[in-house]
Amino acid sequence: MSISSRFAVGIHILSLINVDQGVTISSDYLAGSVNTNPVVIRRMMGMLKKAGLIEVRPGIAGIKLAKEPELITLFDVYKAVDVVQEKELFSIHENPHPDCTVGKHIQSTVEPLFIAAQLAMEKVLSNVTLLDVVEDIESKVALT
Amino acid sequence: MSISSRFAVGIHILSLINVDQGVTISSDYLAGSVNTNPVVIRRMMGMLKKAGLIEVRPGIAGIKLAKEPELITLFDVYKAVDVVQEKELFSIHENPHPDCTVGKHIQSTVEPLFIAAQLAMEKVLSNVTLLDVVEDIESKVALT
DNA sequence: TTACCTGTAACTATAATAATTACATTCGAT
DNA sequence: ATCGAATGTAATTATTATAGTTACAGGTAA
Repeated sequence: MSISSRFAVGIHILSLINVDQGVTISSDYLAGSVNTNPVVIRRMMGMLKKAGLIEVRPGIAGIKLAKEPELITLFDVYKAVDVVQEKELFSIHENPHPDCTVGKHIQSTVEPLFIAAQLAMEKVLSNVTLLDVVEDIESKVALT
Repeated sequence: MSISSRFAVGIHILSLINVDQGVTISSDYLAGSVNTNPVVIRRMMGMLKKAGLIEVRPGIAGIKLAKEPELITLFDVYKAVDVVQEKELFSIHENPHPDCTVGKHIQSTVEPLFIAAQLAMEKVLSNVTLLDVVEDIESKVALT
């Protein structure tokens, strides 16, 4: 299992908006860069818009960031594109046998451990901003 | 998306082996406690055996831990049941457009960030042992 | 030999992802 | 006011992973 590539695509979209400033960015343009169908991009634009990360308007080409890139973390993107639900990175089998010592308690024992692991992962994401990503990309461009 | 419940079931199986000592544990018995099909359990027993966590022999009922419970971490179980591949908790869209600044560099920029997040999650799992889980379950039993 | 166990192949149902087609809606330019 | 181009979104399909199930081969002890 892997977390949906929507997350990476979301980061791609936001980075491109920031890097390609001055260019009018449409869903078709983004689809070309990401190499997918424009509808996939538009669906994601809807999610990023709903999360308050971008500004888009029907009928008008041109997407803009709704915040400065240093104020957008990868965790914001991760939540926006809905790849992992809160407390549900790990799943626990339902209906273990309640007459069994282990079956009765396994869920409540394991759940906080799973949540702690998920939070540790999410904390790393929240410590990286879109600006960090964009700067890394631009540093690679400068080398060539 | 969620990580397969195989992980939670694996923890359940190992905990039960440790808690229900003295009882002869078969795949049917485990299936009853987990509330699933015995074949699902046997498949998992194969994985846990292959990872060196349990000892099972064909034809003989009775599963044993291959190590002391304080030497088995949740990370060991996680690797054994093969729920997430190394470096692949997150997936990245393939074939972004190479003529585009962002498309050309997004993968190499994002990958180390994703790996760092995954490692942080896995580190939490490696700091919890089967003994911790078993003691937590037994402390709950003692309260009733 | 019998009964019971593990080991495993094969098939099915379900759910999530991603891609795609089709079309309604919105807006600016002419 | 209309046309063209964009976004917004419903519906369909292909692919993949999970989980459950049936069936049966092979091992072991009584």
